[in-house]
Amino acid sequence: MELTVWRTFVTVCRLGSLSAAAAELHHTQSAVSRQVAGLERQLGVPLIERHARGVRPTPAGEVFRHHALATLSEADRAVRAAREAGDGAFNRPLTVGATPSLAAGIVPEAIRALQKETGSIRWSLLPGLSAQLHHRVTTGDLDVAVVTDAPPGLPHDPRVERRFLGLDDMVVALPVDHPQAGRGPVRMRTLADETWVEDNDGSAALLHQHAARAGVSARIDLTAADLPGKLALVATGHAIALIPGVLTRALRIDITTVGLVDPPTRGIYTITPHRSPHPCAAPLLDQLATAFTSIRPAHELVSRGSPGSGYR
Amino acid sequence: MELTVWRTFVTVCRLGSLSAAAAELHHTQSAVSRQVAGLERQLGVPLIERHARGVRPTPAGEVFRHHALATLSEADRAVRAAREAGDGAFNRPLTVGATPSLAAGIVPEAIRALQKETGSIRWSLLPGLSAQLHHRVTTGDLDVAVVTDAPPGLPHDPRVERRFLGLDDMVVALPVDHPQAGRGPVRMRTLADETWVEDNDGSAALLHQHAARAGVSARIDLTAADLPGKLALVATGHAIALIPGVLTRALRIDITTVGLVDPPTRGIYTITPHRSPHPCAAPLLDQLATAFTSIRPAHELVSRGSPGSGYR
DNA sequence: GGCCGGCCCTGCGGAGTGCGCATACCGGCC
DNA sequence: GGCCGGTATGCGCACTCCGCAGGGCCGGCC
Repeated sequence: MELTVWRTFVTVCRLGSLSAAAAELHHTQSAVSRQVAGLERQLGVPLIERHARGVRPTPAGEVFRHHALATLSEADRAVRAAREAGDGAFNRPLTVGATPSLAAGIVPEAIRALQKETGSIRWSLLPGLSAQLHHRVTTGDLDVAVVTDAPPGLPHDPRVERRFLGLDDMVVALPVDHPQAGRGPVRMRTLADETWVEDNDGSAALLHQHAARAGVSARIDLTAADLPGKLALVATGHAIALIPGVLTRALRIDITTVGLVDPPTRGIYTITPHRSPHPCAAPLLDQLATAFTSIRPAHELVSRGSPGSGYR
Repeated sequence: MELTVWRTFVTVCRLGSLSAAAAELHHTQSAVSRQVAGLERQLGVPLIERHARGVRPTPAGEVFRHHALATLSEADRAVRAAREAGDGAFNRPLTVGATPSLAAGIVPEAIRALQKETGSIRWSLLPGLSAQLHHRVTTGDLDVAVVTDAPPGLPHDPRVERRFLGLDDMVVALPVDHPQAGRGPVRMRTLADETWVEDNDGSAALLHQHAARAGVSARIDLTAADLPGKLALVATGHAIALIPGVLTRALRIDITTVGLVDPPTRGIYTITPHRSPHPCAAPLLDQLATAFTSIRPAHELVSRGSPGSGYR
């Protein structure tokens, strides 16, 4: 009686594997296995044959899959029709702006959680720097902006509503074969001899400030054009970099991170118009808040493969 | 994304009232209210107008209702088709036998719970005495029998499987205006002067035995043909009766019950063929077990309106 | 033929949620 | 204006669902 379970079953049939379906649906294999088993128990009929190299639908499974597809498409139509009949607000895509690190880290996860509870909605994500994003909220271009108070900080503007999500610890990105990789939190002076790379003035200022407090100076010998370029230089061993902790779970496979003792932090904020025109804006803010708090514990971890990532 | 919620909404629209829908669906008004509210939140669109004398669907609600009906019927078809494609076992109705008291008490509730998890299945309920029901299980007439060990007790028969559900305390049925109505557990000697009514030899034996243990004798001056007749005599004040506790929640409005100090008990058992041919037999046994254990606490109560009955 | 690796199942513990209950609120009706 | 039917909501509980970790099974490869 749960349509998400039916959708899971259809995906399993399409891919011929519980694990593959789990990966596509961003669940664990365990959850998919139990969902299908529960469906079979409800129906009282085996739906798939378990094989050593995957699964294959039984005849009954094939029949059910056919009807399930029809049901799901009808359900989608119902949701769509109700929203169109309500008012036009849903037909416009939800436009979300975020800084590059947040756009790679928590925002997609929050949108996914939002879609899980509202069903499929259209949306677009615009990367940008905090100041630009703030401006675009005032002009109405953006429904929601997710920004940081990294230098030069956020302006105070009564025309928009600002909500504090939490503090994000900065971490150090290293190539996986770096001597410090896999260690616990390190001190800034341990990294005194390293070459650093930065991609914008705000980040550079933050790094210099933090190094100065630790009594050392950070040599920024390289400058990258953007975040991906910065990470490319880290991955290839040319330098190390200070990056936001929210990025930890969305890094390249050839990069790892270590925490810092007494790390610098950035405040994460959402910015919205006072009376948000889009009905999904408020729910998205909630999802961002929970997504952020659920990410926090990952900062305690030293390396990749953080908990909660499941089979993703 | 939960089809049961959609079904709730459709029912609400049909009846024009949350409370009425709750009663029909055997839920509380609270649950229905929250289900509809959650649906509106998911869709981002108000579906009903709350009115002082019920609710009425909004235009969007009307549209959604239309599509929801289509989806639900398609989902029903999916379930039905899968079961037919499996094997013929589901097409045969599940035949359940039970003694009159159990047929009125826990069996319908267990079937309802079963249907809640398996969807609509066909079934039939045959009342009978324990010995008859036992025989019909051996002949294959019944898929499941729910019986008691009241005198003369259950035969030991290796051809069938017997499962113990629990002990059921007997209680005393009284007309609502009886002096003892609403009191706490009473002693048998308090009722020594009463006139009792019984409807079969087993019950009469149990009553006489229990009265004797308490040092009094019970006058059975009336005999009824069956359970409804027995209760009719109680309701009209002609006599009082010893009845199974499981009946407490299914009594006539003009009858109440009081517990007994150190009451006589009956064991409740299920009897099934060893290899039950019907796929719903095993789940039904589980439902009966949970239904019975959830009923038990009600025995502690003195009068009607037991907890857990909700708006039913 | 024996080892290995991928795939699926299941017991355990924790987090989230849906529900029942009791109560507050709200709008007609007499 | 008081009463009453009907709906919304805070609180606490129980249940479910999921992620994790360990185990079993089968096919393929050496």
